[in-house]
Amino acid sequence: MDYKDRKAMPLFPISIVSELTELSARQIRYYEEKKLVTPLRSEGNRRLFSFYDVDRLIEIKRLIDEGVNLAGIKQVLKLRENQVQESQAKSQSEHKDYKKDLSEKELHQLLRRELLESGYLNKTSINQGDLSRFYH
DNA sequence: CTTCTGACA
DNA sequence: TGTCAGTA
Repeated sequence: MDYKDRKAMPLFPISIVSELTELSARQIRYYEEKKLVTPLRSEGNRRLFSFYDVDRLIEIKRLIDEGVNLAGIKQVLKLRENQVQESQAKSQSEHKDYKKDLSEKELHQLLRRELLESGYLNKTSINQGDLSRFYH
């Protein structure tokens, strides 16, 4: 029948997504190539983006504007997914506190650790802006 | 007419 | 990244 998640339903072509995200089609295709987003394809091989994809791209757009490079964005996106998983697991099992939710402090610590692991603080420095807000 | 991939600057 | 080519 209909899709598992309405937000994962393949709906819009790249032109619409481009307007919604204020990203050029070129950029969107490039980010897909870098696996930051994975839109489905129509029978004619046309990309079909879901609300979920659009949200991700808007998030990417925001980070790009802040001067974060792709390596850094991948880290942030990875965290965002962890948050989604956390909230899903949370609503599914309202049991004990096995799947505890992350506090803001824990979230920042996790992000800082991931960023450091990816070696983002090397000489190249993935960000030109303020990622400092993430590791208060 | 819109999108796609590959390629060049 | 923008843009152009040649398709589907």
